[in-house]
Amino acid sequence: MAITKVSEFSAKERKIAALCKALAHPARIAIISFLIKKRECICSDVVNELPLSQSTVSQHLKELKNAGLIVGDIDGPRVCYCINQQKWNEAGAIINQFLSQETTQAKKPC
Amino acid sequence: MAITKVSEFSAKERKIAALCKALAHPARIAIISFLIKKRECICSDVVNELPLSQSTVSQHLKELKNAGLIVGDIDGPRVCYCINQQKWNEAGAIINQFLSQETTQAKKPC
DNA sequence: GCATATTATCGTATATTTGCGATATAGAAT
DNA sequence: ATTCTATATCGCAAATATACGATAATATGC
Repeated sequence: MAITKVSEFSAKERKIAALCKALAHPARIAIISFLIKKRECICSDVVNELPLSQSTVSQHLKELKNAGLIVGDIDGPRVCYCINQQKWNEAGAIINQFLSQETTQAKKPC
Repeated sequence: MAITKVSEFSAKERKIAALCKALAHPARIAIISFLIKKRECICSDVVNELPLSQSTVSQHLKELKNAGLIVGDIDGPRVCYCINQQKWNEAGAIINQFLSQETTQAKKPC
């Protein structure tokens, strides 16, 4: 596909899509759920929780971090991860605003 | 990566991820918005609305259809697309339930 | 029948994602 | 200083996604 056409869309559309993309893998859903439940934990806790290798988990954490949804605080040799509450709430608001638009049924059931 | 490990996760996690994946491209966000606004329209209307070729739009429509979010009703040579209200509402409920989980801040800012 | 209009699918190229092992990096403990 | 632990990054392979043009399929109109 030579080039991606993502830039042709509006900032809002791109924002919503980017947030959804960050949540578009079950491992990342599991990580978020785990972090919410534990409130905070180190990378190795996540590795133990998931059926994935350490390097793969690290990549998923990186994606969530890039999306702003989590933060990693360096604590000695460990990294303590937790939800970025503000960004998490913002993301929820943005996605939910999109999801909760009124959909009026077309006359014909279509 | 030989095989994908998606099956190792829970049904719920996979469901949320799959719905987010369907919404993980700006073109599909734009299509959904357009369908909500127009209530119903044929494929070529969507093609005219987006900066993408007909075949590419058709692929995006197919993905949204596979996710259950839209339906296409054959109407002569045309296909009339519209939001699948029930599935759309369900999807919104599922994603929103996930997004609106309480996140209590860790004591240390982390 | 034949031409036209609309949409889906195929084939292909390229980009991105997923996943892992191996390695690098950095701090802690001895 | 050396060793151990924890994490990130690199390099690679395979899967998936994005995009398009060309073609197929289907219905309409003539």
